Amino acid sequence: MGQHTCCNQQKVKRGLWSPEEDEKLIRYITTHGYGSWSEVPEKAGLQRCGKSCRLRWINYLRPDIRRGRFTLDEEKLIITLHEAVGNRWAHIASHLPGRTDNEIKNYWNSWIKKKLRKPSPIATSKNPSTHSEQTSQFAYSLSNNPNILNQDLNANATHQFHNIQFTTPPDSLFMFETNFTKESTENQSNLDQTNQFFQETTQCYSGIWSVNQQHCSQPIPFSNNGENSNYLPPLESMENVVPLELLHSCNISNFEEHVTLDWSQQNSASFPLWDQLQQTDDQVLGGEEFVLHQDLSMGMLIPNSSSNEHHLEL
DNA sequence: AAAACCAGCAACCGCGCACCC
DNA sequence: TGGGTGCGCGGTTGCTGGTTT
Repeated sequence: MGQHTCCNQQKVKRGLWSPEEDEKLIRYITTHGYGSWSEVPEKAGLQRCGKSCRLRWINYLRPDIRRGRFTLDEEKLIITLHEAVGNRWAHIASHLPGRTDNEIKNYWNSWIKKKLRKPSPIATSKNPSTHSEQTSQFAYSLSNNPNILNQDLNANATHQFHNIQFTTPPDSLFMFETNFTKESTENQSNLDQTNQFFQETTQCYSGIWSVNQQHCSQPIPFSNNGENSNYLPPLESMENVVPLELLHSCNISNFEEHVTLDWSQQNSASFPLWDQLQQTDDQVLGGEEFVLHQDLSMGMLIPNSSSNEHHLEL
């Protein structure tokens, strides 16, 4: 493989980057971009391998890097995401704008791991129905929705951040196991601590969207329309409105790039995910019967209406 | 004051995947 | 189809600065 040889070249320098090297790399990238990392060192006048340049840029020199201590919210999010997806640092980083996978990985290894290892003084007795009950409820939802197992890890992971609360019908509400990934079952104290973190601070519970009987994959045209795929479509493009009474039977899928809601054999809608979205709150997508809006600061996609409490937190 | 120890983090390594020819 | 190449990712290493003995 190419990269395996690129760093073996004799001239290649290794170790810490000097300010001069940083400056060269910044100057080159900002003026030329980085079409091919393997060409960057030579063109930038650096005696580094392309891989090293890439790493330096991505993890340290990038202008949108957010440095400094992790906030409590970031920490909670990391814990939550790690609970769901394990050591997929790049995936976790994608939910924390300005943070790199390397930074998060280091932070995890040095801080959070220790934190979670400590026994929790508050523990989980606060909510007696937590673990075993949720496990069985998750098992129940799983038994009713074998497709869950066919979704990729990412989808499963994202499922775990959904708090779906339906006022009606009650049987569409599924609580879920937050800790079904292999990595997360290391020990009970991890689990307790994580649950405690999650529940006390974010008031969020992970969840599985209620099961759909039929899956339909015809997206409404506004989905993912090109360059600004991370941005929500304009309101007027939302031609179809999900009837409230059908919402509970929606199927949600494809979380990698966008959320797809299917609510009948003919209709579905796709909503781009909110990674890197920071400028809009409450962008309305829906119409008369219910409203979808996206609370970006909270990372939630929320079907809502004035007359009910339906919502989905992502 | 100096040696030993430790924690944090930047950087490297190796693997896997996608793409191209 | 298979080999070569480039890139991204997760795991690991090792340097550095702070703390303890």
